Amino acid sequence: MARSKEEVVQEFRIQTIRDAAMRVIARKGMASATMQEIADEAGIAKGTIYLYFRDRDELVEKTFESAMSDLHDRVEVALEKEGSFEEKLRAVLAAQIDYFQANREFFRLYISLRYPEGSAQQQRRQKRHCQPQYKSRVERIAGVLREAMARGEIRQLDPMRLALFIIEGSNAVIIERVLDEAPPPAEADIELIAGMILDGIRS
Amino acid sequence: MARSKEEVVQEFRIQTIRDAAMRVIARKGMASATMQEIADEAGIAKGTIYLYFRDRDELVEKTFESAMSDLHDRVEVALEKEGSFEEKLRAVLAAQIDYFQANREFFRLYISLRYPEGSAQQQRRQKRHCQPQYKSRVERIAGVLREAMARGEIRQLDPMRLALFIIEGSNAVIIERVLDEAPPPAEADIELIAGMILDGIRS
DNA sequence: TGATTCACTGACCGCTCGTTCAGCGGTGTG
DNA sequence: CACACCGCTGAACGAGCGGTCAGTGAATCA
Repeated sequence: MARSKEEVVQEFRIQTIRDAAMRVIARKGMASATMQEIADEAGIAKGTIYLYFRDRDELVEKTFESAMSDLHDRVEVALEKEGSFEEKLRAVLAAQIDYFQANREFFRLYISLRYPEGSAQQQRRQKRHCQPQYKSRVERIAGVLREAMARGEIRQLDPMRLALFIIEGSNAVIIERVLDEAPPPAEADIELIAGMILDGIRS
Repeated sequence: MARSKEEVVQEFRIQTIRDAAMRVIARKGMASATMQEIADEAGIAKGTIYLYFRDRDELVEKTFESAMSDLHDRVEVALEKEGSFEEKLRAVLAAQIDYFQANREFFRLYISLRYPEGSAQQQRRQKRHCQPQYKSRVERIAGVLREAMARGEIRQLDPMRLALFIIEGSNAVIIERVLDEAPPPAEADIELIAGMILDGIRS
């Protein structure tokens, strides 16, 4: 039990630091989030971070993982529901809008994940850890599209490219939504995006 | 004539430095492109850059402007052609694919433009200069969409959000194309994207 | 041919930021 | 109460950056 208690305390510290890192990265962007500011945000000394994370890279990496799995879980719940492709699509859009709305700053971290910056070494590291996450996300959606094609719900088109188009197009609208001071009701945007994806814009 | 010759030489130097900056930014990303590396790439000393550009910010800004106006001109030509929305759409897609293919590294610079990183001060400066460019791009497309709606070619939908969806969705596919070692024929991707935008994916 | 100019150079400076580590204070123990 | 322990601290360090400027040498002038 004593052992377990230490572990709990340790886990708590790690979580505190990760949360602080997420807030600072979301506020300042990946490249200009400093260890000092993260430490201040967490209410601890800069050196303490190094007791729980090897270096800055590891902290950033773990922060990404933690943040992404949150979003991933929600989307997964929406995808695993039984129903038509259309229903799944709407559920996924709702989950994403909901998540980005609740974590208004998170989209910045999400963007950093896709387009890493920093030193060449940092970039390599980030690519190795973050791009697979993005790629598996794209492949997950591509898989859903393939199923829908097999069931004849949607046309036969390159699933990977389709998935990319849908993900990035939706993201752009959702990000605009988040930046918008007075966004329209979520249903309106879901309607717009889902309609656009399913039926296009031709009258 | 002597005066003009000096100006030509000066213009040539500026162009050389800008080209070098573009290559380095494309290779390393905005935040980690150093003045030293840009100087090395241009085959001059670091100090020389400061004879032609006030500081790093100005160099980056001018490099963006120069690079973007290239792409902008091509898209504008495609948009000003007479024809239906569908024809314009295909022409714009072709122009973009063509341009990104010819300047394989440019997409990275294009991405940096949308999602600035670096110090807080750098970010403010970059936002001031680059986001308006992106915004005017979105508004230009939104305008074309509005016209097409007025002519009844496409459905009545929020033009700004539609423009965002189309631009980012297309970009994602085009970027994937550029990264692809053996991309399919440009026509195939144009067909995919245009079909997707116009008629959606429902079978 | 000696003097003058000036575009260019690169060692240098000040600064920021990631990383380290000697020391501090609170806590449990004998 | 004294002692050992250890998580935590933040001053200090060094690497790497943008920006500077005294110096250099080739071209031009007188």
